[in-house]
Amino acid sequence: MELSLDTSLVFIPKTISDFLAQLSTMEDSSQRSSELDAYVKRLEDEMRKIEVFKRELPLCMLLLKDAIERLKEKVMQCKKMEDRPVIEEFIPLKGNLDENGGGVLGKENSDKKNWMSSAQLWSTSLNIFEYNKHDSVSGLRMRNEEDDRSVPENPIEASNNRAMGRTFVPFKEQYESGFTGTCLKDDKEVSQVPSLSLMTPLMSEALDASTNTNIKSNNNCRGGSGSGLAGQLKLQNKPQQQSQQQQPFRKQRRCWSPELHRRFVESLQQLGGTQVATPKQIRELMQVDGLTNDEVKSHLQKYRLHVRKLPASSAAKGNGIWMPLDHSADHSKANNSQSGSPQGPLLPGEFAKGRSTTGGESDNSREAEEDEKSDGQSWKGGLLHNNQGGDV
DNA sequence: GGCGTAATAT
DNA sequence: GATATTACGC
Repeated sequence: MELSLDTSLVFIPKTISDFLAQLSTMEDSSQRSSELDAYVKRLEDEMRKIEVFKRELPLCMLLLKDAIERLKEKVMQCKKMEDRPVIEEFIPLKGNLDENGGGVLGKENSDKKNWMSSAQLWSTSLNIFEYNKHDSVSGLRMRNEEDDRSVPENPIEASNNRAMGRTFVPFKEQYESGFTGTCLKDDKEVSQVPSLSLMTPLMSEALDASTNTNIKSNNNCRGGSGSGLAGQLKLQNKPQQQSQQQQPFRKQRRCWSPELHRRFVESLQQLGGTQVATPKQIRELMQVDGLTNDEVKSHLQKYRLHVRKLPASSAAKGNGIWMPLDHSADHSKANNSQSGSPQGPLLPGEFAKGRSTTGGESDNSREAEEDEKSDGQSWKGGLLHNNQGGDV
């Protein structure tokens, strides 16, 4: 516990802009490179540290990743053309960041709008919208007051449609390392973004996506697949290899993002459980534009199946979409739709409710319910989580 | 038209 | 194999 802390060894946090400014004063290119590497390392360490909280700190994650990404680019540049000034590209960024709160993670309390604006600017290569798109899209667009008066052109939807036109910059591989895309499972690669499913803050801002009807045009879930741009184009309306049978083409698959699933589960609970809630009711409660009864029905079917037999297997796939949702905030939201009794009816209903509907699987249904609560992950994770408060 | 389930596609 | 869409019957 000495304190002979050699300043050279002590890392004094700097904003990226400061760091780069300092970097630019260095003559020695190799030194610049090492400094850059070191800085990147620190950022990466930092990111690992907050990895656990990525859901709570989606913005931090995003900022860090972006920063790392950008710096890595710098490193590359540095190693190649040393004579090239390191800063230029960051100037704008700097400006924005400083204005908004200073430095990279400066004050993250700056409100979303500021963040968004800065993010947009600073994400020259990392398109923030693409980011949102993936996540939210997954989704949809919740119908809230916000949307109604939301931006005239819906960032997401717009991006979905013209995403192709815009620069689609595949995210770096590096990003993938620590994160898991949400829905892209059926597609191979997909440079997905961290799936911070709970981009809630952003969602309310820019969220909005596939909407109406079934324009599955978006669905970026798989959208990013294939090869960025090409992949997206593909999604637009590709009859692809539709079965020769009937319809010209199948609607694009709706991707149930964590957020979407969360709403689904919440609605389900409010309606009294998987066995009593009907697709239509759920859909209405979810208040998600563009979501169809069929989609909900399908998801419900799957959900019921999982709940019914989650025994052990289910636990295994705890991640994916069914990751635990964070109840904390959502309640308020969810509740609005339903009258006043939040959880009262919820859980109880879940378990108490008779298997009215079918009636065939009396036993099963009951067991399923049990399972639901027991597990914390996968489906049920979303399912009963709410009880945490003891409401149940 | 809604629902549940099976078949089918991805 | 998992998940989403479509077909069918009620």
